[in-house]
Amino acid sequence: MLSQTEENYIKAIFKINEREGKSASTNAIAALINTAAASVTDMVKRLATKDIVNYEKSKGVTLTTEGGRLATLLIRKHRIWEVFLCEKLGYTWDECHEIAEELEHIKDDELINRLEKYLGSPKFDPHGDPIPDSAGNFTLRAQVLLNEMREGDCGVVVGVQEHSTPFLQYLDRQMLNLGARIEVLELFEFDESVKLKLNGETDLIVSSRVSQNLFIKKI
Amino acid sequence: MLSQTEENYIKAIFKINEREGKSASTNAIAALINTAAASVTDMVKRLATKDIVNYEKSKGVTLTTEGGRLATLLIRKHRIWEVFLCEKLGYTWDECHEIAEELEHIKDDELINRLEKYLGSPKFDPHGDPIPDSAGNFTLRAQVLLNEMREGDCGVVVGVQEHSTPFLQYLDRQMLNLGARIEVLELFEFDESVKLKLNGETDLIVSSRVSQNLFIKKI
DNA sequence: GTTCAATTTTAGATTACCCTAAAAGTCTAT
DNA sequence: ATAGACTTTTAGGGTAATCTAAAATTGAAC
Repeated sequence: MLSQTEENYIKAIFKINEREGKSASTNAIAALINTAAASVTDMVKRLATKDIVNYEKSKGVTLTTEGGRLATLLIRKHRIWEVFLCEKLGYTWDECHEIAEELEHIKDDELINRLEKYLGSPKFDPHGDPIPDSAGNFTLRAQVLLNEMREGDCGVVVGVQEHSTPFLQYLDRQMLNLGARIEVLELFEFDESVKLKLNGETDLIVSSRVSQNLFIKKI
Repeated sequence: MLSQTEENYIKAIFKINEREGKSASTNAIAALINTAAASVTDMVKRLATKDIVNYEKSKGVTLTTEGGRLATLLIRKHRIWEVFLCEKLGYTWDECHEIAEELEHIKDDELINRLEKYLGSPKFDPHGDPIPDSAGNFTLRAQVLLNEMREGDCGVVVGVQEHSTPFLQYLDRQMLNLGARIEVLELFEFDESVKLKLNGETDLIVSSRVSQNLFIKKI
């Protein structure tokens, strides 16, 4: 059985592999989970003996098939718990992540399957991120970043790329929640800010920081 | 912050203190959590430096005020999670304990308070054990063991003293669930078995093992 | 009150995880 | 192609938790 620490390494390696599209460097892992590079080397060797990662000295780390399966299961657990916390216990999308970080380590596959069913088998978490099914398949969705849209385009907010608390709270304040309908009124090239019509009512200008991190499903 | 291991020791010491009505011996703790006595000595010393237990060499262990508070909070968490597992996810009363053993270690007092409210502030867990409120107060209830009742007495099943899976499954099979109404028809002294009328319908004879472990609220 | 059995503690080791400092390896720029 | 910068690994150690085996203590019986 895996320790919570091992599971956190697996998640970190998965995240880096996905984000960078290549093997995870020792330093990248160390930075992500806030440990010394030497500790990462230790752990990665251990995970390699368990056939969870592929590792060659100084060549970076990738997940094996089994490692990928474990990472996907952890993401599944995390996101399902997030849905529970927000929908049933009234946590906000900026609060749920931290508690889910703990809950995702509960060892019981049956539990997460029952919880999923109890929640109505949601396909996306409170941030709009897809929840893998028990076989590890993600529901894909046609989506673009706001800054890829043109004037006149319409869409619905379906997700966020950045998950920081300040960003999420900013979106709450502007009523840019998941499900909000938007129309791109004007693109300002000089600072890449965007003027929107929100839910057919409010006009709103958002910065490039926002438009680079908001996923929209065009309609 | 306490480790899961430390929390498990606290719970064990609390349980023994309650059950025996006196300080917990090294051996008793070791037996309960399945470790070597030497490990217990080590851990108890550590907990003593944190002012969680009172410890003098070879004199047994008791919880300090703070230790008692922590133990009660753990019991609260455990029992609230049990209610969640049984009522919302359909686990049975013999299955829920093990998963709750893990969930009780999630560190977030707000979480357990929200979960309690979500569940309708239950006062008893699926085994009929009282759930302490956030201040640590248990709801008391007038109850007797079945073997303390006399012929002709009536009551309702409100709890179990033994929590083993075989016992709970036996009770399920006999329909002796929490809330079942019983009347004591006959007491057989020779083997201390008891003949009951169950829910005003079925006649049933149960062994002394059962009558010593079933809590009844007389009516 | 001494002896013997049971309990408890100490001693010494192991494993998982973490660290710092130094050595080794890799990459880039000239 | 080599110097210098950066990355990674090794070496050596620390802490929390565990164990077994041996020593010390406690307490019960005679």
